[in-house]
Amino acid sequence: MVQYSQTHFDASFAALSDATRRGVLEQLGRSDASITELAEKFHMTLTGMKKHVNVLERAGLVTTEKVGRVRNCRLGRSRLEEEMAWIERYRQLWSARFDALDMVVEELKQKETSNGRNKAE
Amino acid sequence: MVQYSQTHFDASFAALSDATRRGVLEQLGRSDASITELAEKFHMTLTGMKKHVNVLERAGLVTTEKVGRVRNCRLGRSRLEEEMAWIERYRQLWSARFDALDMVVEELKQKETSNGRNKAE
DNA sequence: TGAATACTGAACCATATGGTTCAATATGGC
DNA sequence: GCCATATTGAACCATATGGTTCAGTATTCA
Repeated sequence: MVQYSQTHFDASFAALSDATRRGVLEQLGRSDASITELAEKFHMTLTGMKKHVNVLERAGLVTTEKVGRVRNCRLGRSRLEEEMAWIERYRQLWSARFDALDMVVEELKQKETSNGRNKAE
Repeated sequence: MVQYSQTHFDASFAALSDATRRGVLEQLGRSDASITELAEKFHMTLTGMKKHVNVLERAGLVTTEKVGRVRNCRLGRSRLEEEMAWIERYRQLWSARFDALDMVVEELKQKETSNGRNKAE
């Protein structure tokens, strides 16, 4: 079984599973921001936003740098390549699975109509 | 701000954030399975596996059907299209953001200094 | 120096998650 | 009918999550 880096996937998908954090990523896609700015934009305390940023940072989706008293947040190094690849692979499995089902259904239909007595499973 | 269906994203990304559940999806991509079969494959109690299947089902990634005393699990209708689209959009933001900054220049400079003669690429 | 700003850490809270055990229920086969 | 199989629900447990408040600490600026 292909293993990838399971804990890495855990972290990045979990990071994406929260609407606020997805919002933060979109925001940082437009411009870098401080904790204060993000907290205001998402109507949350500084401490609350800091936790979200920590989660995003641990997932590699955001990097931060403290400049003076301000922590500047920006998009991180992760471009979600592996996550995309995983989903793409899942989609291929999905397609294969349902193509196979379609074929089976089709075959059963043909057998049914062309051969009344054969009960083989 | 584009909204998509936030709670839908929450559910599907959260579903993908667990290694066991990703494994179940891969397994179901190969063949349908009962709760018992999945529980054995992933060394877990029936009840535990049932919970995972519930999570996947709520996220639309798996559908199940009770046939006699066996619950058959198969891949569901969701092909993660919207999730792929969200990630793709994020990747575009990411690219735009870093094209705008001189991070690329930064990288080139580092390459140049660490690799004296090669100036191209 | 001293006040305002920006963040951070600790502690707390309610709820969710990932797992278990145990007891019940429903079904299949003899 | 009886027994084994397959699932399910309730209850429990430990830990994680998403948020808060409050009390610091570090930095900026007048």
